[in-house]
Amino acid sequence: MKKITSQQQRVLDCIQIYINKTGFPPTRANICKELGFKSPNSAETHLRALEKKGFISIESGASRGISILDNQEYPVNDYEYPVIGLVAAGSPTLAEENIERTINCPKSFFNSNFDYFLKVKGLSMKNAGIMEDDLIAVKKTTDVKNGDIVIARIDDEVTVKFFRRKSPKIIELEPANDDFTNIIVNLETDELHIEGKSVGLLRKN
Amino acid sequence: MKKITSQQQRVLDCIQIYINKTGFPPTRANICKELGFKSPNSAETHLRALEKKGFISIESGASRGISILDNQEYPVNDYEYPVIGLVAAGSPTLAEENIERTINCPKSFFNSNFDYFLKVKGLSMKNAGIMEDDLIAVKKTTDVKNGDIVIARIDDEVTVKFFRRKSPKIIELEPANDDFTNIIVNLETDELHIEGKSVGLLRKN
DNA sequence: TATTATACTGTACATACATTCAGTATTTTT
DNA sequence: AAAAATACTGAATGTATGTACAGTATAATA
Repeated sequence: MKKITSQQQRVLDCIQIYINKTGFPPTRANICKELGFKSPNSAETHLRALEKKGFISIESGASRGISILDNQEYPVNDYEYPVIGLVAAGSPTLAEENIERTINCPKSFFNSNFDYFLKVKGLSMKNAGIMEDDLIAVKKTTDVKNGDIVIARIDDEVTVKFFRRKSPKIIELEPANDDFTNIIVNLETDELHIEGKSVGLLRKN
Repeated sequence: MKKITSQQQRVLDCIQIYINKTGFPPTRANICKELGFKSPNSAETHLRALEKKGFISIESGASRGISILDNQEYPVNDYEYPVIGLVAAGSPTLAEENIERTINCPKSFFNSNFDYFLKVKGLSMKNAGIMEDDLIAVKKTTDVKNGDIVIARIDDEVTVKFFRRKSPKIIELEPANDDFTNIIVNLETDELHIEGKSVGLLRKN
């Protein structure tokens, strides 16, 4: 997939919005009106560029014969993601007994793939905007950087905290709430498991 | 919704299949070819019957201007929701120039239906876990209760705040951040527009 | 029994629309 | 520095398409 220009993105968005609104694709004239072009050929050339780059297909001769192609960057395949309650003790396993329910969600919903939703208990990450009962989209990985919000387990205790590596052997798990204190982990004496990191958040009012 | 005849059902199915296959609705001639009719008027009369019964809408004069209306038979699970930037001034309209992009999301993703995502600017609702650049799922409604997180507009200023009715004529818009003060609105002197309320939140790390 | 809805064929026509050609100008890539 | 891509205006044209009109026939409804 070649890169799209900002004007081409506008045209692509315009097509999608038009389809959402009306149920069928726009004509060249419709696009011109929406985007302020004065010649139908302005739309035409953009459409041909989008076609050449693989974003749309155009059926020759057909009125409104535009269809937006599902491209690899933005697959909209849905998937049932499990929601796991953050229990005070124990690893947040995907074992059936820990799954409260599932949520249907496009696979590429967040910027990164993820594996499950974790239901937050407590307010230790309040200042990072993570509230009780929020659902954190967790990607299972141990590849975490300083500042990442990680799901960490020490012994059997699972918490959500900021990750800070202070030295090769010292990790600090930092809450986002003044009522809580940093957890300092010495990797030589304590066992730290990084279950994954947060790639997004979902809240239902 | 009146009852559909078997032939009308065939035509309706044909339209849906055609859209699934091509991305845009069929012409009268397309329908005839698919179903073996020999006159475009066969399709035309069926379309008019389907329109009269509320199964489809037809845009007059537009090629392929058929759209299947939402009904029990054809639930659409996913939908492209627009993301609107919260601009300091002006109503968060769904006008094209305000739509930053769209997000594909199941219609029943939050507990209530919603209309668009609003991208949050500022930290006035920080203590409610709403951070800069979070996406609030907004349901367009004026039916709001005390304690609801509302999208309110005073003159041209749009804000997200808690809604509190202090008296029949006095509304307080309460931030969730000590650095901000309550906005007191006297409905007799000030104009307050409730654009909608928050029914959920989405954050991408 | 009269009327309306359904279910077609067939012809005709105005126009909605895709598409090409001719230009101009700016930016990006080679 | 040349070539290609981008980003438009403007005019022209053939045809794709909606839609009206004229029929025929059967089933459903009032």
